[in-house]
Amino acid sequence: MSKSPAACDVGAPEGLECCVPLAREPITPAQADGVVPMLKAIADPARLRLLSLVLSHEGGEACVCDLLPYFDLSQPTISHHLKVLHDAGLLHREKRGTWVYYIARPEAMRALGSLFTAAPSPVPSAALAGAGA
Amino acid sequence: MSKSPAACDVGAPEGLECCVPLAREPITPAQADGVVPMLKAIADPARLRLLSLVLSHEGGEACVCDLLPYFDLSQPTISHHLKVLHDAGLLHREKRGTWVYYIARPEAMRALGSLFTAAPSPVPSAALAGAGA
DNA sequence: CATCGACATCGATCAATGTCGATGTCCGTC
DNA sequence: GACGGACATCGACATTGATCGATGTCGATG
Repeated sequence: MSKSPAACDVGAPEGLECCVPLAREPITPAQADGVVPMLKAIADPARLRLLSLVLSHEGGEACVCDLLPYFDLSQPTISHHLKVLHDAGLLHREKRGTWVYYIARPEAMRALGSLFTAAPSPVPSAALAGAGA
Repeated sequence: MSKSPAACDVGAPEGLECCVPLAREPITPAQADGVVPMLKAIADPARLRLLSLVLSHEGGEACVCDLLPYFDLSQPTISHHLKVLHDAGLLHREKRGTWVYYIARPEAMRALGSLFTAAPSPVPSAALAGAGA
């Protein structure tokens, strides 16, 4: 949806409602629908590992051929999982010559992290605490 | 619990491999299998809202009857979702008289958050950066 | 231009999941 | 002890999702 997030403009993808400390107040159905696709994307062993492999790979990027050896899955299956991660806004896709490189999107990582932890960088302490508005 | 995690004893439930900064090094298949059930549990709009409702409810706890009015879903369905959250180790279940109260488990919240936020201590993971650094 | 290698798409299959109504269990109350 | 309310379990159904082999697309190379 095309609303303007108040503070915290991390440059989120489409449905990325960032700054949603889950415990502060009930997440709205719309917010939930915005975050759930990202959670669904990583709620799979292969995809969580793929994301971690990309994140921890040299330069923070990896091509499909780098990732394939880590799995017993077929190449189409890996390609499918990468597409799911990409469609969810977690991975950036970049074609260079014959190879396709995937790079994690820091905004997405931060958005996910902010669900469970007191907001890390922006609005430090008061966010999670008893901050009454 | 059978195995002893190195540092960081947050008192995790069964498969809770904590302290797994996703970007530090590739998460192992075993670690992924440990965390994925929790992610699967919250990768649903109803369940994510349920967790948020419990977390933000007065006292950090809520009975089923408190939660039902927020949804268009049937009572068995809500009960089912709460069971999924409970089985994943995210919610604690406590029966008091006629009512059943659910309470979020802080260890689980922390474990999930630690997946995406740079670990407090070592090597600020240049991979994720572009942000903090 | 023919070929090869890297990656994506397609179509099919089988398992997992969200949802419901009906029913069961337990507790408090009359 | 019978009733009613709160919550869980059961069985059924439709939908989603993970996986594969086969095939398509595109760039590099000879």
